[in-house]
Amino acid sequence: MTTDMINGAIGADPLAGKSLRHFFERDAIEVARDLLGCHLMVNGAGGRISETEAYYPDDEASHSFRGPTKRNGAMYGRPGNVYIYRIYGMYWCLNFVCTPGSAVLIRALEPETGLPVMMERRGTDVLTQLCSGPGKLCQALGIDIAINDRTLDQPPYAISPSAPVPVVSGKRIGITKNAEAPWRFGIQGSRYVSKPFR
DNA sequence: CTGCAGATAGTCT
DNA sequence: GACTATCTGCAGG
Repeated sequence: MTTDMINGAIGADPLAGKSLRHFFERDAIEVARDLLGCHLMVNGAGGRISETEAYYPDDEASHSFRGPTKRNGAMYGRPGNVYIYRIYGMYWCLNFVCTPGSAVLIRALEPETGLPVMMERRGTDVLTQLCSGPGKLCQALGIDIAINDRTLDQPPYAISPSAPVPVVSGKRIGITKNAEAPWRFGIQGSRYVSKPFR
């Protein structure tokens, strides 16, 4: 929706447990912005994160709004934990935990590594359609509930830093409660997003 | 580009 | 029993 500034870097050694925690134990909006440009790998496939959304415990759109349940347990794990859930009966969504009950939904990335396997899983060779949405991204990376509630600095996951990128923001997608909050973030000008920012 | 219908099943009320 | 942090295919501009 708006202009915005430049995000920060993840740090020199994001894979060390201490700095991973440092990076994620912050406000979900800050983390959502700073994740843009970072490289995510899952079992040898991945790329550059291009779109994220922030969710909070007191946010009606968040799975944590009514407190811990069987499904959302991973949202209360350590900062840097992974929370995966099924949506609409057929897709998976990937989140990174920040402070307890708050998380960042990983909505899109620019494919870089493991293109053949991602194309195979997605049934297309169009790069901009491989990971341009939370469900597509999980399908391309082979993500399902079997790798829920894990830390990002251990296999099958790996995350690495980026140089700062220009950030745009807008309203979150697909929600009805608290829908006006501008907590969706993307790399300005990226073609690898689920919907244009405007 | 935008909008809509339908698929599909786990979670929560 | 209702709802859902989605995707695809198709219609129309």
